[in-house]
Amino acid sequence: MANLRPALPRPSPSFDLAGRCGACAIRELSICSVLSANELDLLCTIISTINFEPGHTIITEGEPAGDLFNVIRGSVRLYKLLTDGRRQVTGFLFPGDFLGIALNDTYAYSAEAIEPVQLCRFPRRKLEALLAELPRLERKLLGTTAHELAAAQEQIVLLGRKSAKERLASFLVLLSDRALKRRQPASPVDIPMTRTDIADYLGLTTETVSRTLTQMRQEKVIATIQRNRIDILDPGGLIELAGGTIGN
Amino acid sequence: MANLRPALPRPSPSFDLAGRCGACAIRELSICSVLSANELDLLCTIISTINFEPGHTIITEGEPAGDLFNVIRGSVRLYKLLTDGRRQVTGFLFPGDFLGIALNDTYAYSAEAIEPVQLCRFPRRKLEALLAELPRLERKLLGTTAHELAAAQEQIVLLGRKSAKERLASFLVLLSDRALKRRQPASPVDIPMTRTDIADYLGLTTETVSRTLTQMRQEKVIATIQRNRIDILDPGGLIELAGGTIGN
DNA sequence: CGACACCTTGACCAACGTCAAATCCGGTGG
DNA sequence: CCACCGGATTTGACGTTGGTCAAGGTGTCG
Repeated sequence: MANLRPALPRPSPSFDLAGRCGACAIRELSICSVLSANELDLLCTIISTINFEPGHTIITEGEPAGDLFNVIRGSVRLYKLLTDGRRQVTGFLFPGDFLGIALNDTYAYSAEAIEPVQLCRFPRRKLEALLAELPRLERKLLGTTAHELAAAQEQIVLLGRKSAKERLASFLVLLSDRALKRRQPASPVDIPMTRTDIADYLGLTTETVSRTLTQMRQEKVIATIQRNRIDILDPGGLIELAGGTIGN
Repeated sequence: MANLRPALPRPSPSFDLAGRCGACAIRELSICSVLSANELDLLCTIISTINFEPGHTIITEGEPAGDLFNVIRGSVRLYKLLTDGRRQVTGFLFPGDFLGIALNDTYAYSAEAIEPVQLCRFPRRKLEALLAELPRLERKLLGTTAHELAAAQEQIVLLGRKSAKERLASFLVLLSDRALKRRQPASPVDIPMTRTDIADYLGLTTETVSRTLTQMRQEKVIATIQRNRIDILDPGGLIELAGGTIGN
């Protein structure tokens, strides 16, 4: 069960000023979607963008939470480590997603770039100061947090009560749905994360992930295109396999 | 793995008007702790109290979310059901805890009384209308939701990566810590929920819960006092067993 | 005192983990 | 362009944790 892994290199980010929020490609997907042009100009004054290469650490669990982020490009894994090195991936972020929600003094989890990532950075103190003037943003933040809480509870059901096959099916359905929300096709699904990431997200091992995908391939529910792209041949069957909750 | 169970009786609640929030025994533990006397009076106008007997349903996953609640007395289990009847308990509530956080149109999970429960009820529409006038309450709600999100992520780590023994140890530590927050002793811990509830919370079976508790009893880490009270003989050992994350 | 629900214990089993060995594949250098 | 390298993935053989099934035990409430 142990899952020790080497320390990853510290970030060597490249900075630059964000310029115009108005031109932001992911604005409509992000928390900024609730802001008027004027409000956007206000928010615009406190942000900057920052890039990370694959494998580099964006935030670290337990460290002072100085900044919050929006993902502009690329993908991110969130995870927590047990003291003996076992890792649990708690989620993945894609363009439009918000990072750093725990409004505490320290980050509640770590985040690393999976692919090359571009982030929009909000200094926490400045953002909090602005919230008083941007009530819609605060409300949106509450909605986003509540949404993440609901997603975490779905993940709790998955980890507590689903079989390996149900977990994989749920995972693929999730990726497909989220791709749709970003206006990407639901079916050939990009899988930017490694099997290890998937295993650590689903509470399994890479071997079980691999075997289960093979099985689903043999059953013609999915087809693998290259290593990191999966074609969903039978969406209905996949959803069936995923075994949803009463509410869905 | 299936976990079918009979439908529980519908609530036969007893209503009564709450009267004075000022006299509320759990105000300092609850979201209301951030309100001034005047603000409290305002909130006071929209609430009522409601009681539930053990086993009765307070809210149901998927139904329209009409009300939010504060727990005044007793304890509550939150859970989600898979379509085939498997159950995952997502959390337990005690006095001071807030219920119904998903600010959606429908409840994201079900809730049942474990012990006789007294709740303070907020009609959702009225509460949302008040939020504009009670910015501190809205901020508190965001903090509470973020806190619940962090708790859910801890639970994800537990379910994804911890052994049965680590899960039980974590659970006892959690109950003990939460008792402390309610100003109750950390050590003989009350266990109002059944073994089935615990199993469904920890992603285990009642048999495994029972065997693991027996083992911990034999190792003198805990002692059982009656059936629903556990004495923590070796708090350090228990915390050790629980195997925390880097951040804690 | 009996019924019933809950809990504990035991014997056995299977899903998934562990360990080990291919195999694949993209990147690199000749 | 092709051989090689190294990490990622797949596959196989086997082990273990925790689940399943079944049989008592225990406490509570009428």
